[in-house]
Amino acid sequence: MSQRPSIKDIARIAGVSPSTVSRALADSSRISEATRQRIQTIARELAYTPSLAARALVTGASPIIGVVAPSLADPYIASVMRGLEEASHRRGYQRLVASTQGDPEQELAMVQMLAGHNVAGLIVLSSRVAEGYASLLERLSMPVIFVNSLHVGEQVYNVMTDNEYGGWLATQHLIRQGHARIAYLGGPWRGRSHAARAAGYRRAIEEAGLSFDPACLIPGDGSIQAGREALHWWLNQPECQRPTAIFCYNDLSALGLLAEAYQQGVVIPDHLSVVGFDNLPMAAISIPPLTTVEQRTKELGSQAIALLLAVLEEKPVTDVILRGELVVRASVRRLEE
Amino acid sequence: MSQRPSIKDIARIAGVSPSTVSRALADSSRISEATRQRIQTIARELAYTPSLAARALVTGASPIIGVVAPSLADPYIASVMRGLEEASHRRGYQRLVASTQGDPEQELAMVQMLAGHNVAGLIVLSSRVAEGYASLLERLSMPVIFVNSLHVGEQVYNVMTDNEYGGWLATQHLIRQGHARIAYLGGPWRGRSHAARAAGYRRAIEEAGLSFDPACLIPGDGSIQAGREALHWWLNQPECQRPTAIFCYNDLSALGLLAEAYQQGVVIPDHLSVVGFDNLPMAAISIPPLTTVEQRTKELGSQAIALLLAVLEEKPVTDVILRGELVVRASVRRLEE
DNA sequence: CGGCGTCGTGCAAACGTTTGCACTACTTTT
DNA sequence: AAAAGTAGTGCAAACGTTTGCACGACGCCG
Repeated sequence: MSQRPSIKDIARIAGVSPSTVSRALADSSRISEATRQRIQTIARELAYTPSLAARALVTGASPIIGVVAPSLADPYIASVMRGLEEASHRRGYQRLVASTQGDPEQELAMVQMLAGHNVAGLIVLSSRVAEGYASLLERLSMPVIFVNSLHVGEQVYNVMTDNEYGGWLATQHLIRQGHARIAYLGGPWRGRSHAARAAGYRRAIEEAGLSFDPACLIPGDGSIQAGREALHWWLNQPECQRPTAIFCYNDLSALGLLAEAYQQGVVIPDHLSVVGFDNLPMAAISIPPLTTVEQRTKELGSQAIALLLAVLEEKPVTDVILRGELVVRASVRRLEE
Repeated sequence: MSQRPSIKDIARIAGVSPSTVSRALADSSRISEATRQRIQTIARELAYTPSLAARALVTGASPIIGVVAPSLADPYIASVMRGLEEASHRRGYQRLVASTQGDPEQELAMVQMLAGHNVAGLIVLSSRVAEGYASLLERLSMPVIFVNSLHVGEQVYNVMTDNEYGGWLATQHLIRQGHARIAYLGGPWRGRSHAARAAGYRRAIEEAGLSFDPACLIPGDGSIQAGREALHWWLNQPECQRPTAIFCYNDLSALGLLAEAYQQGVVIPDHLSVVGFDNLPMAAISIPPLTTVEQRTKELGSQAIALLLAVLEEKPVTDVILRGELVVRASVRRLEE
């Protein structure tokens, strides 16, 4: 009796057929109240839990949403996850989470695997796959929501932050504070977010009549370490052409930059102004507190769920684009004319 | 033809029976090389992906490990997840992750749900359930690994940090640096880690011949906010009995304390020394860099996987206890006699 | 009293796999 | 040349559900 009890065990004890048990447990109509009570009592006593595998097999869909993310250790991802968690739990869905360590091949493999589970739909965070998705997505026969990537296809939808706008917002703020030479510390080059933020940065510069200088583009990958290295890049610039401000792809690298600046005796914001992107919880407690562009991460997650569920219910839907505001703290200095 | 292809479709095209297809794809023996090739080619062309639900149903187990965590937004959890990810991926297992928002009832519900998926086993992080688990675990008929909790039972195992030792290590370090009045900022009162760290703290104090004062126990919950509040607690203490150091349940609250101290003009470590616990990536880049007790989080995760897989292979196993070292940075001041 | 709903229940098929067993057609051994 | 083995394949059952359909009993209406 070590095996988990099945619907048949209950049927045998109650002296009814398995189908009756199934219906009684589903609170379906057309079952007498007495039978329903009796069966539910027995089920409870046996600590019966339905085999979701079997249910998925016969119904052809399970109340599970597949989630693919490059990593679970990234606080930005963690925050989106939080939104996913809350929204999906509220709607009675569970999540099957797979992480890809940022590897496009693994991403494709994971998507395939999740499809094998008959999940109701897929949510893919920060996709790193540039091409070759189309044919796979086509065969999937299930809706896919991309968060902060941009893919198109039959049953493909997108939820994204307006990264171009965010990049523009950050840079424009720096310009208004009197900065004229501003560097951009980049993110993972494969990701679309990076390109969009860079584009916004460039637009702000050109709109202000300043000259865009490719030498002010610092390569990075969004890590703490990248921020540290960016500070050394800055220190190595000849004094005359040193930027007075750096806009960072994300808070994580901005925080790394802050830390290294402290160690090297560079005072933020007196010697150098810094703006981040994401508004992580950590950005509020750095020293100095970090001025950053909010990314409505939790909302990104909950919107993705909402969008997916709407698709499943065959409601009309459109892609979602979220704009975050600038959060002004203390890492930017106002420059005198 | 929008449905995903099944093994039967392949069989029809290849002109063989479904069982032959199954065997050919499983690379099983006793299939002629020619047939195998032919079938595998067809499968590739159809972009066939097996229904894992069906497979789980018939084999009675799936290559999925259920993971239950209080939250995915906590960086400590994220780091353990990282260890789980890497180790399980290496061994060909996927993970079904459910989060409970720290609610014991949800924890029980999630465990039941995951069991319904025929997962191979369960890993539960930082369980918040105090009692009532035993009977559930008994019926589960699958192994369960608890990480940083402590439960006992038939198929129940534990992987944990030696929290008592860690608490002792941190406190003893402070004492050696000349501190005589040391406070402890606590964690979630339900969790075992908190109790163990507090016990280590107390042991170090008593071993040093200092007096243990319950008034030095600051209630908290491991959040950033708790750290901020702890600083105000400290400010409100009458000068004569103000602790010269605070040992925090975790880095997160220590970082909150640091941030609030900066805002209130309290200089760390000159006015107050701080020690954390976890050695998060963030602890290395705070200002000042945080002295903390390392928690080998990734290893916690990989050991949990290793332990679970060993149980599944019916190898003999024992619980795992990991000790982290003290990471000395700059948040503790040496007191003159 | 015959016809007709309605209510509660059971039968059986289906979902997509895996796997023990049986079967055929060879090949090898005695 | 008969017996025995082997390689390759198919049949059918099983896993635990859900669900369309059929069936019997009962009450109601005409």
